[in-house]
Amino acid sequence: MAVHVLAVLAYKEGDRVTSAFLAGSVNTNPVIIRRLLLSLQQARLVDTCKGAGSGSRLNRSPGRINLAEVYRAVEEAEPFGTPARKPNTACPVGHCIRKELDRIFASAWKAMEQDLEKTSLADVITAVKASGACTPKKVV
Amino acid sequence: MAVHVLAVLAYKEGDRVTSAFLAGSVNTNPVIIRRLLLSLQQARLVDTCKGAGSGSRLNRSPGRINLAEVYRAVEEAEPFGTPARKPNTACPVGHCIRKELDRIFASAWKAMEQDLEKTSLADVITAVKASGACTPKKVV
DNA sequence: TAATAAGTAACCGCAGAGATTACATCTGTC
DNA sequence: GACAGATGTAATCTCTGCGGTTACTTATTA
Repeated sequence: MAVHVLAVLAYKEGDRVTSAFLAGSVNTNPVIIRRLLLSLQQARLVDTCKGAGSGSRLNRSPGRINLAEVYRAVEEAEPFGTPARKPNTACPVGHCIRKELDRIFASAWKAMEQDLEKTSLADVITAVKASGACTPKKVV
Repeated sequence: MAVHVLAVLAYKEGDRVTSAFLAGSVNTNPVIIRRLLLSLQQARLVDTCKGAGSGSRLNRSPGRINLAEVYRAVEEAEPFGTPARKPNTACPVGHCIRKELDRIFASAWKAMEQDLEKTSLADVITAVKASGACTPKKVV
């Protein structure tokens, strides 16, 4: 959803876009978009203004925003769930495995992050525009 | 949790272990463990028998089981959530972005998988045993 | 035959994410 | 200054998934 929103902002090339408009593209509620934009603002990816006739726009050029940044801005948790209950510390495996799993998962997450870094928002836009030939319908 | 269970099985080196015992180490309910074991059975990672005095054991040596297999056995879904609502197809971005995101996420997931493949269950056991020196308490 | 342990169904509770409504706050324009 | 347009934000609802629990069935071994 975050990538979708940023892609629309990139598509509009610096014009300010309202949360209502973005919600229309993602097909959701403006409030959901605003909550998402708050995260993106904290990550300095977008610039949002209140007031009549304003809205949000990208804070950097699409070529200088990669998807790893977007992921970090939106998903604070790692994709691996940490169980609520602590393992049984009386068991030698249970006592030590969490630390080891943390190491392994951090490494796996880093590998994924490095892959996401290879793709910029500009790449996404380029691909969307290229495959966009299939639908000449233009509403924006 | 799956790695934890498999680690205990590897720790017991071929002995059959009951779901009740595994539940004790993970600190959860035997039924949860059994449900997990069903997935691991389908992936041919463990071998489970019913009846008195039986239980589960590894189907392969720990050195020949890598964590990517474990992840695939347990998590059928990718770590990237797919929104329930379809994007607005009237928007040029909304219409084409899903296909593009699928490509990107598949690549990122593959990068993570390749990293997980580097670690075998034997590696986990070795690390656990090494750091296990901190707690001489032995209940198993 | 009895004890043991997995298979499995049914249900509860909790947490997270999106959806919705309502209201406060800020800002540009008239 | 008033008003309209837009964000910020809280409260609540629903839905889904996961773990937890109980209870019962089935299979195997002693």
